[in-house]
Amino acid sequence: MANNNLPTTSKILLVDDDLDIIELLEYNLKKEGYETASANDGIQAVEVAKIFKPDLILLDVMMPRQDGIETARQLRQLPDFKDTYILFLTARAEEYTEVAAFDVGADDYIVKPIKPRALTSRIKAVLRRDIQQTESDLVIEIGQLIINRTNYSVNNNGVNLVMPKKEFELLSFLAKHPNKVFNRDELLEKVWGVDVYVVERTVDVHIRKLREKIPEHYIKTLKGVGYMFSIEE
Amino acid sequence: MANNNLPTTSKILLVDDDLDIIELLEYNLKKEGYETASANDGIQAVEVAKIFKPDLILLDVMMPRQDGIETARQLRQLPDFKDTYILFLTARAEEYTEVAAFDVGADDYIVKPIKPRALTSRIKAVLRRDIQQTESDLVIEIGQLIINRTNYSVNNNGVNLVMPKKEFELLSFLAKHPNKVFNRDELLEKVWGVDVYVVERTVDVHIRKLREKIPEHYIKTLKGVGYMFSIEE
DNA sequence: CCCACATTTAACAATTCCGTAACATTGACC
DNA sequence: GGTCAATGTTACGGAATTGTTAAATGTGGG
Repeated sequence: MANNNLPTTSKILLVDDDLDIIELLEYNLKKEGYETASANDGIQAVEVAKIFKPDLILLDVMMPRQDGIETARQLRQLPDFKDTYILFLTARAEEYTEVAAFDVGADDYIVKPIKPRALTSRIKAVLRRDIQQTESDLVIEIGQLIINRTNYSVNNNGVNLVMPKKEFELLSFLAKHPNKVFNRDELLEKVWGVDVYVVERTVDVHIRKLREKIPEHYIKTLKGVGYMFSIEE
Repeated sequence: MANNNLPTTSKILLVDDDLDIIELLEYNLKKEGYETASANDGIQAVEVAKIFKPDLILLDVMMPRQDGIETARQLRQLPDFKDTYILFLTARAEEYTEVAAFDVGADDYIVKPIKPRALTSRIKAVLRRDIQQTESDLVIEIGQLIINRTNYSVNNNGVNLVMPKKEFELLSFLAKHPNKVFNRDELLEKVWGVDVYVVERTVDVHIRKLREKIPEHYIKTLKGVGYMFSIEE
C-alpha cells in the first residue's frame, strides 16, 4: 500500500549491522511510502549518506568498526547533514549512551526491540514539521470535478462515486497536471511505478473506464502522443 | 484520552517510596475531589493500576525494585494504559532522566520539593484536556446510529447492543471520521495503539464482527486502500 | 481453578480488480 | 475513398485482496 505519486516522499537512511533489522525496517518504511537506503556500519553510513542525501538517518548505536555516536558526530560536521534528522536505535542496556547521543545532536532515541508501528509513527512525528503540503494534495478541484483522496471518490457536480484504486490514481495524476500530455510510458512510470512491468495498452483500458464514469471531454486523446486531462469542453 | 467512564471524579494513582509524600499528595488531591490509590514501588504500581484503572499516574522516578521510567514503559504496553496520563516526579538532581521520561511517553514532569497547589493545578490542567475531549466524544450520533461511550453500546434505530471494547473503539474511530479511508496500519495505530504488535488482518475480523451488528452499508471496503465509515447507503 | 468471553491468528473461500488479448473502430495520410 | 497504424472496446483468466470461519490464545470474574 505504498503512497506513490505523492511528491513528498522523504528519504531515510537505515544503519544497522543486523540485516534482519534493516529488512524489517525497510519493509515497514517503504510501506509507508518512504524511500530507503541502508548501510551496515558507521563508516559505510557516511559514504552512503553523501550520495543518498537522506532527510532522516536511523542509526544503531552499537556497530562494528564505528559506533553510531561517532558516526553522528562526523555527519554533523558535514554541511550537507547539519539539518538532517538523526534518530538513534539502541538496546535497553545501552542507556548510558543516551546523554552522549543528545550531545551530538540526536533528534530522538528509539529503544529496541522495535515495534514497527511505533517507529514509523515517531518518524512521521519528526518529519511532520517539514511536510505540510500533503494536505493540499488530498483534494483536487478541477472543472466540475472534485477529486478526493480521503475517500477515493470523485464528485461530478453533486454525484459522488468511489473509484477503484488504479483508476483513481490515474485520474488524480492526469488532473494534477491539466493540459499536459503524457504518453503511456510516462503514465505507467508515474502511476503504476518504476518497478511494475505491464503492457502499455493497459493504460487504454483504464482510460476507457474513467471515461465511463466522468464526462468524456475531460480526458482527451492525442493520437500518436498520449492522453491528457483537458479543462475545456 | 484516559478511560474514565465517570466524568465526575478522576482517579489518580500515586507511586512513591516515601510514605510522607504519598500522604501529602493524597490529602491534597482528595481535598480537590479526586479519587486516589497508591503504591510504594514500580512493581506494585503496575499491579494496582490494573485494578484501579487510574486516569492519571504520578510516578516517582527513583524507587526501589523498579524505577519510574521502566514502570511507565511497562504500563504503556498494556492496552488499558496506552492513553493514561503519566506524570513523573523527580528530585532536582535527577534531571538527566528527563529525556528518558519523555521517551516512554511522559505527559508532564514535576520537580520535588512538591508545592501542593502547583501540583494540583498541573494535574487539573492535564485532566481538563481529557475531559473536554472525551466529554464531546461520549456520544456520537451518525446516520441511524447512536454510539455511546458511557456504556459501550450502540443504538441502531431503537435496538441497543453492547459491544466488546475493541469493536466499539474501532467503530467509534471510524464513525468519528466519516467518509475517510484508513488503511489497516492506520487503524491499528489509532485504535490498538502504537506499540501493540498484531498482524494487520486482525482488523478484518473486527470489521466483520461490526458488520454483523450494524447495517452493512455503514462500513465500506476500498480494495487495496482500507476501510471507511460511509454515511450514504 | 474454571468458565465465559474477547481477541488474535491461521486457513480456506469468495470477490474484486487488473492485465491481457482479441476484435472493432477511428482518423491521418495518400 | 482506401489503407494502415493507433486507439476504442469488450470479455475473460488469474492474481491479489478481502471475507469468513474456526481454533488458539489471552483475560477477567466468580
